[in-house]
Amino acid sequence: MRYSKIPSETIRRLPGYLRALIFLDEKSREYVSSKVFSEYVHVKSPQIRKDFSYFGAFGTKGVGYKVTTLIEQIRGILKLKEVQKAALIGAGKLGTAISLYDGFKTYGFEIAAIFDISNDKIGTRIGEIVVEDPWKIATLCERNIRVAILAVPAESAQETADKLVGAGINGILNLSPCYLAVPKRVKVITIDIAMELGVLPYYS
Amino acid sequence: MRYSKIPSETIRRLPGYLRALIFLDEKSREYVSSKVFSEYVHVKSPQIRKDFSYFGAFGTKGVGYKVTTLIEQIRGILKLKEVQKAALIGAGKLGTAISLYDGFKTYGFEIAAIFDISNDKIGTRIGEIVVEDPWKIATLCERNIRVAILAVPAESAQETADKLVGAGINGILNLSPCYLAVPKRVKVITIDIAMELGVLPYYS
DNA sequence: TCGTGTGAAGCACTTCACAGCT
DNA sequence: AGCTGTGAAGTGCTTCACACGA
Repeated sequence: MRYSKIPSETIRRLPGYLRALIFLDEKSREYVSSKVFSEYVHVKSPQIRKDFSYFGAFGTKGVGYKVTTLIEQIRGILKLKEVQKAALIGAGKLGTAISLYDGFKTYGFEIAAIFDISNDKIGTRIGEIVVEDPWKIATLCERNIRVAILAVPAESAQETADKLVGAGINGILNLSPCYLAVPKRVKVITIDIAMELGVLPYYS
Repeated sequence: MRYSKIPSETIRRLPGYLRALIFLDEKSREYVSSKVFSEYVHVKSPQIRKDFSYFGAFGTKGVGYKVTTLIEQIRGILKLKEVQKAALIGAGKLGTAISLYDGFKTYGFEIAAIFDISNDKIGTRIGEIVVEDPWKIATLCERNIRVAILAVPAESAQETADKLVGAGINGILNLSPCYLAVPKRVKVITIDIAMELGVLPYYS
């Protein structure tokens, strides 16, 4: 039972598991059983055991799983062990809100660069970071930044994505309401808040 | 082949379909085939035909599907035909960014109320809307608001969710990095931007 | 000829149930 | 006694392939 065959659905659940585990760790909880953990992540216990079994057995029968070990395992699989630098493109309302949000630390991310086309913003600071001109996106690779958060208007999203791809980025979190065309080596995750809202009335 | 058995995966894809269809409609495109549509939504064409077949056949063989008919159908299924009023809780950076975002119109949502605990904000306007004191959340039901967007700090998310449930809300879009405990009748969708970012390095 | 609509086949994830360890 | 780890069974979504209509 080895790494390569972890189902993609399992991978999707891992960040949620990690968040809950860090929460438990902060509460100084040492062990957690699949049953108890189930309450925290809203996933059934056999599913949790199955998920954990994909990356090798290390639970203690009769006791549960060691929280810190789990955290290490999941960080390892998601490649979150070292701090990952991320770039933010777009320092509008949404971009600013995101850059000031400290939840990224949980997953080992650090916003290391911010870009915006507006001359008013270039050179100013948001938190600790100086806003740069978008032509400098090309320097991301040499600065060791491989992940970008795209918070620009839909009209310029594709164009900006192209720049990011050219700069050697390999992951984009797209917050614009549109699909992006990118080469296969680049992973895109799109979050459109309005769109997510769209399924709510169905379930009412 | 009737409504109740539409797979939940299909439902999840509908808002994305709707967004693309509205885009096509704005470009005055009258018909679209599953193959062409596939390019727009990044879903394979047999899947698209299958999805559409769940809500009854109405494509034209050799031609494709009529864009406006599809829009009507999907709006009908997702219960988005009438304008849905939504409340926004939390007028911080993120809340403000959301309230000024006009993408909600696409899905027939209208932010109709904003709440915040801060005395500095209560009574001020964000766009057209006056920020209200959170104790007024209880009036949401009588104001015909059934959906809420929760943009408050994680610490107060559960507490606020409880208030919303008490006010008769039946859908919550939770932007805080935590799970919410709610009765089964209430549908919660959680979006944690940092968490979504967490899977990107895995695919690099 | 082109594209829909759909039963049937295929596939992947989930759930079960229980042996085995502590 | 309690909980893990896992083959096997179950489930539901996706893909196929082709008849049929325009």
